[in-house]
Formats: sequence, structure tokens, C-alpha cells
Amino acid sequence: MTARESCLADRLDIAFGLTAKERAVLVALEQSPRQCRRGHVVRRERERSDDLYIVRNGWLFSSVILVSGKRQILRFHFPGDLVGLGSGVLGEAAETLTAVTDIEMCTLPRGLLRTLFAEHPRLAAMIFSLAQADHVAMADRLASVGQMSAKARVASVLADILVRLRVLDKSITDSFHIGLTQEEIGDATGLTGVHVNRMIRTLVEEGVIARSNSHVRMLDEARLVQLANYVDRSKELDTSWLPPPPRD
Amino acid sequence: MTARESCLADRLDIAFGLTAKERAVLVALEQSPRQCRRGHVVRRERERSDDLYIVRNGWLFSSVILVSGKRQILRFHFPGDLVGLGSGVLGEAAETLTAVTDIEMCTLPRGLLRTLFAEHPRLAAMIFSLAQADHVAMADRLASVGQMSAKARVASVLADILVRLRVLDKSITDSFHIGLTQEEIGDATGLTGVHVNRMIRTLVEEGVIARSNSHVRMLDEARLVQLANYVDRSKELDTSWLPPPPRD
DNA sequence: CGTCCTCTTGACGGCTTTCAATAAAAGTGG
DNA sequence: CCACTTTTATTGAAAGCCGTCAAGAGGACG
Repeated sequence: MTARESCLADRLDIAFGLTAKERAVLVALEQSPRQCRRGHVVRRERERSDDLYIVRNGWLFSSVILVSGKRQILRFHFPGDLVGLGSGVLGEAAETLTAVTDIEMCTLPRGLLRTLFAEHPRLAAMIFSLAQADHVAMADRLASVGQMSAKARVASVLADILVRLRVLDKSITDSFHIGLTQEEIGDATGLTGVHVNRMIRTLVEEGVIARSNSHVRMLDEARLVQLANYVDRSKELDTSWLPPPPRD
Repeated sequence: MTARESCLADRLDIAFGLTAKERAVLVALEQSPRQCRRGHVVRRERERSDDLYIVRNGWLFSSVILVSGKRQILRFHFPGDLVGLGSGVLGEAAETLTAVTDIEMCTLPRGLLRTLFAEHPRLAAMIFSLAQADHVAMADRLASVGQMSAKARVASVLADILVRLRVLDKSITDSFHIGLTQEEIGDATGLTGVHVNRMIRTLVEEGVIARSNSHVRMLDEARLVQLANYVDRSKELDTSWLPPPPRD
């Protein structure tokens, strides 16, 4: 049993399976977790930074700000998610990272990618896979924002959050605490906060969801998924192309 | 001088610089180019396929179709672009690839990624970098579709195409042949073809662009870029983290 | 207990879509 | 090379979805 742990190792182990040796490599590299309060900006775009993070606890989102001052939320990140990869290969951060809840994140050292690519090809390939899965998720979101009605876009965000939380926490079935403001949902869907409010109310009136306090409950998940044109891709990862694990 | 060539080697050489040995590896792997006619669907989403392609000549675009029948164009791909990576790590293709012009593409073998990760870490890292650059580009597009006006979105697509073509072909300064229909521009921007037409006409009336036949000319590129809130990221690739090239 | 943030709701306006009809262009077959 | 068909571009009118503005209510927090 290892004294230290690694968020990244846990994540990769679940998705792909790790050997003890691979796990040891990651444990050795990972730095101690860092805490942030709800609303805190972990990193701002255009900052010089090639750090990588793994979410250990809580939610955050990545976003970009336009010159008009409008904000586009690109993606929500949950425990186990690898964050900041896109900025890691550019000179400066492309995305702002903001904590939705109190969070705990593990920072990965600057040289992580170099080390993995040079010495641990199978681990590098896993990270590549996760990055490509994110790419596909972003494509789904673009299609949602570009082609769907306001109601469908809101439904799509809710469905995505529910499905992704459920993968992480088996005890979640049909409801979750949503720490987002309606304004933030608007920034993710390309709508105003006011209109998000109306769409949520419509979904409640139609019996698709229910709310109490800050909890959202799915009453008719089939209809929600249909409304949102939602595709769950969480089970589609193809691991057959990965290089074989090293022989001890 | 090599008898055979490799589109991928050319691309990586321009972006990162290749050793002769690295080039030889890629030349050995690359298959002979394949031709497609304008409008031809190279690959359809949900098809079982983990092929990778490099564009040698012409344009294509990747897109997804929603159940409503609407289509979201995700990205245009120009010569040298690596296409299909996102689908390569999933069991099935996530995106449809459609030729905008007559095109010539090089197919890369199924095992390419595995070979590169296992045996040529620096090449794998380069491909990872390109993939992440695409990720950032997709984020920019999402912000455009989610937050900007119709005119700005159209301007943004035109600016993106111009800038990217100019990197590939130094002879291009302010005009290019646009093989896209206004409907296709609409599918990329989340607008209807009719409204794209109106926005293009507005841009012409304002003296920002001019058209003749299927050619678009930028009359006031500064204003176009400003309208589009366009950020040229083509020079932002950070190559310092790449593993060192192998010693011969 | 007061302040700030978020949610809620209504009225109004405008941007974009939809529908429709024509013209122009491109592709096809003779 | 010309007639015919299909696709694309263009334009107007009307409708609708969503944004803007505004005001009040409810909660969290100090």
C-alpha cells in the first residue's frame, strides 16, 4: 500500500488500468493538492503558465472572455478531470479556470508531459486519449450551442452534468446539487441568465425536472436526453491502440 | 533526397523541425494518397474507423448531424492538417468528413499512433501538440458561436480561413477562392444560409470585403479582425517541452 | 439587520428565422 | 455547344425566439 497517492493515477487506473510501476511513477511526480474557494479564479487566460491540474474534489469550469466582455464557458470539470492541457502546449494559458465549488486540485509539474512521452509511452498515450475525448465533448457542445433551441441547450447542460457526475459517484441516480448560477449556465449555453431562468421553469412545468434549494432532480430522464439530443460517450473509449505496458 | 514523401513529415517539419531519421520513419509509414471529388463524404460519423488522414491538397470540413437533421460544421481542414484524431481514440468516428473542393488525402495506418508513442516519443509529442492547438481553435469557435452577433460570426469564419490559408501559401495576401456555399458557412456559424447572405452583403456594403465570382477579397482586414474578435494563434506553439530528438 | 447576489417575472424590442419567389450559376445530357 | 435540370444566391415580408430593461422578492452572509 502506497503512503502517497495520485489523483492522476486514480483517474487513469479507472479508465485504462495501471500497473503498480506506472502508478509509482505518477505518485512520485504529483505535488501536494491545492485548495481554492468557490468563485476563486485558479488561473486567468493569457497568464504565462504551462501547469497541468487534476481535479480532486469539487467542480470548476474553463472559460474565455471576449473583448465585448462576454464570457463563454467551455467546459465543466469534475473530480478526476485533467485540466489545462490545451494551454500546456501554448506559451500562455488559453482558458481561465474558475472554481464553482470549493475545490481541491493537484498540480502536476511542468515537465510531466516531457517525462511521460520520453519514458512512459503508455501513460502518455492515456493522456492523449483523455485529451481526445475532451475534444469530442467540445464538438458536442459546439453542435448544441450552434444548432439547438434554448430549451434544448439548457437540457443538454443538465444532462451532461448528471451523466458525468454519475460516473464518478455511483450513489447519484437522478439528482445533484448544482452550484452554478443561472447566469453561468447562460454563459455555457450562449443564452442570457434571464432566458435560462425561463427555460428551467419550462422544464419544471413540463415535468422533466424538479428543483428544491439548489438541487436538480431529473423526473423524466429519457425525455431530457431526447430534448438535449444527448449522446453519452463515456463508454466509447477505445484502448486497443495503446502501447503495451512495460515489462518489469 | 528521398524518393517517397510524407505529408505528415512536411507538416511536422514546418511546425517543429524534424531530423532526417524522424522523416524517414514517417515516410515509411505513410500510404499512398487518395483522391476525392468536391462534395464527396470521405467518412461518415458512426462508421467504424480509426484511420487518420493528412490533407495534401484542397479543403474539407468535419461536421456532426443532430437528430433534428441540422448540421454543425466543426472545423475546416487545409493542406497539412491532421484529421480524424478525435475519432481515432474512440471506437467509432465522431465526425463526418466532407470534401469542400477536390482533395487529395494521405491515409495513415491504424497502428501509427501506437508506433509513434512506443518508439518515437518526440513525434508523438508533436502530434499531441497539434491536437491541442486544434482544441484551442475549437474553443475559439465555440466562443464565437455562443457569444457573438451574426455579422461577427461570419467575419470570424472568413478571417480564420484567410489567416490559415496564408500560412500555407505565402502568395495569398488578401483574397482567396471560397468553395463554400452560404449554407455551409451557416452550418459553421450556427446561422441560416439566408442570414449569412445578408451578413455578407452587409460586410460588402461596409467596405470590409469584396466579392467577384467565388473569390473573397479583404478590403479592410484590420476591421474584419476587430469585428470578428479574431485571435491568430498560429505563432503560439510552445515546443520547449518536447522530448529531445533521438541520438543517431 | 442591512447589503449584495441571485432568482423571478413582465413588457418591449430586435435580431434571426421562416416562408416564398425569382434570378443566377453550375452541372448534365444530348 | 446548347437545352434542361439542379443547386445556389438574392431579396422581401412576416413571425418568433431570445435579449434587454426594469423592478421586486428571496437568501446568503457579514
